[in-house]
Amino acid sequence: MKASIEDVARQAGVSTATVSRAFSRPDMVSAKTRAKVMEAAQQLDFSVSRMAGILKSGRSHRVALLVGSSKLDWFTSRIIEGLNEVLRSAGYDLVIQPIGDAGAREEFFDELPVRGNADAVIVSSFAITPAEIRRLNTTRIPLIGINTASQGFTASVGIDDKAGIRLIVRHLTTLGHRNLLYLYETFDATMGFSSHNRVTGFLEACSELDGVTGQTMDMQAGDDPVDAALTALLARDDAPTALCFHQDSLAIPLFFRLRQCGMAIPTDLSVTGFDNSTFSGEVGLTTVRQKPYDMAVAAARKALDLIEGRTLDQPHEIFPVQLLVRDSTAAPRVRG
Amino acid sequence: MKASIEDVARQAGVSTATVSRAFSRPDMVSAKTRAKVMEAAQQLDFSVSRMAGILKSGRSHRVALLVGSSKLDWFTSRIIEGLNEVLRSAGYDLVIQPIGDAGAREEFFDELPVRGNADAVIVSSFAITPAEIRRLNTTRIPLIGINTASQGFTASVGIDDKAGIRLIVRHLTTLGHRNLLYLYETFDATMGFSSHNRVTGFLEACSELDGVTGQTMDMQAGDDPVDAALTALLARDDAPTALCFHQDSLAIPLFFRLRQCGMAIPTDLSVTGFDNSTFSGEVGLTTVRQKPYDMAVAAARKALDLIEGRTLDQPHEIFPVQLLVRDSTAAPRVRG
DNA sequence: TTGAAAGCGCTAACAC
DNA sequence: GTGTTAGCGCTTTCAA
Repeated sequence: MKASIEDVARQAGVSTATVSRAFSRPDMVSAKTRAKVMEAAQQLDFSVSRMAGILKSGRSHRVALLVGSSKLDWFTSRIIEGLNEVLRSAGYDLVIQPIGDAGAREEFFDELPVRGNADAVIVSSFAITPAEIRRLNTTRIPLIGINTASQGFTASVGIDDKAGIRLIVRHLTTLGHRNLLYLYETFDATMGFSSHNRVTGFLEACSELDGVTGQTMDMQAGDDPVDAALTALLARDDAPTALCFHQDSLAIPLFFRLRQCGMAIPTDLSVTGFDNSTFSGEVGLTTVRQKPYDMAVAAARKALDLIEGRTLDQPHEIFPVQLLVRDSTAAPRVRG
Repeated sequence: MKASIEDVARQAGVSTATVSRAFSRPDMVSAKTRAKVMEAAQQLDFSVSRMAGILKSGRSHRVALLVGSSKLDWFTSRIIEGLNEVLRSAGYDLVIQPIGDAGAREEFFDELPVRGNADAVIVSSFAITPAEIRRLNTTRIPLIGINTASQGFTASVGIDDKAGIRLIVRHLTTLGHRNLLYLYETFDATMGFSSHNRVTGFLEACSELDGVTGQTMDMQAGDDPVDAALTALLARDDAPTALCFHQDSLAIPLFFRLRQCGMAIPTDLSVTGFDNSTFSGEVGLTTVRQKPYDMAVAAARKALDLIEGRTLDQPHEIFPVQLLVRDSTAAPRVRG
């Protein structure tokens, strides 16, 4: 049986309050008493239980992270790293709640297991409806968004997707490309599509430029991006000379398999990604860098501030993106 | 202010005990009463706080996952997915505790924040000393290992690293390779090296075969694996004809950059990995598949059984591995 | 089937 | 600087 604070108090010949203080505010206890307490604690193999304090303080010391899928992709893994880093050292648990399908989603918002059971809710990369936000807000719990397009968050961090994709478009058109194709995976309709701004941003950036044609093509989740790309490329007479992928992970397989199809990057085709995720540097993929880890650290800090009742001087923060030009983009081949 | 169980009791005209039962054991309350309670709860926007019950039950409903690094790699991400899936639906929180460096490690084992604050501890992929295990065992908390070489766990799941790497060695030697090089990243010495069996297994498998030379080379974490591989390849006169990487992620960059160096896979060089992680299929890397998600699911189930006092019929479980032959291996070129 | 009341292990206000 | 004591919000005997 685990020793309780009373056992330690008895053993050390002090009161439970003193034991409690010896642990939580050491400087409020004389050095001598503290030593006695610590020794008794050691002997009894005692350590304070977080649960009791939590009950007392009315705080759960938990922060819920809502993610759109139970698969932890590159982005989500970085988010978890950043959040965990900050929250753990502040004594909070990070609890990952995948809201996979419409069912899980409804259940979550219905039961709202959050009420009194989490001190803050962080939503990463999925769109959430106004009704859901309102529901969440009834709990008076800080709601922080990470790369979410929606409104209504207490605080948020994110990148400017439109600005990011515009960098890509301008880079390509500066190289001489006039016919660009944007490829993205469609999502479960009920999940929302938080980075949809990237798609519309692409079209806007293209239309800003004279003589530039930008088209978009969606593929089903799970579709092979290489096959999708080839289909798009070979279907039309005015084939695009550059392919812009919604994220790096979609573009990378192209580097292996395009050669089989008699095409070389960037000679025959320029390719771009978005994220700067794993292996992007190694393959030489031109992309836009975003730093989810940094965003998560900022999000966690905001969450802590909000939980502790401090007001934020900058609740909504936009993180910079940077164009990373590498070997996958070049001037288009002159038409034969 | 959040409504308490008393508010609901008052509103519904019943006792707090009845409200509690209406939620935790609905069948112990008459349908009529239950309906009244639920309606009151709805009106007051009440839901039970897990914290109070937790305090009462003496269980924290938390499971700690100890990982060796704060970076979530492919393996660890899959582990988290599997654990979270099972634990969450059983009402447990998964708490990720990176034990990054020696300092964090010592602090952890010294303070053992686990005591009374987690119902089980799961250790993933890092070696843990007998002394640390003993320390952990003083807490009487189930200790579950995932791919840990150490002894002393209450339960464990893992693969047979030696059998896995032997598959690779036999595949290559069957193709005709006689000179193999094994490349791995060295780890912080204090971190242990849980998959060290892979290295020794490689050497053993080679020595079992006549005329086969197996060498190993370690690289510093952070070193470019391509540069390391080239160095090894160009340094010796009897250059190896096959490179075996400790994990896929180390091998993949080779596929992009080796061509620059005038070498083709598998014509000039056979390459193998281990894991079957992201992009391994796309690049055509011959590898050994392991399924961390499945192992995590099993580990979580064992943890729950142990927490709930059930005995395991198979505490230590070895998961199968499978050789995946793809395009990165072929017969060695005949020496010119 | 329901209610009264005793805790779970600690913290913090208050008294000394 | 230290002790006393009343809760935190539930669950769970025990009685009715």
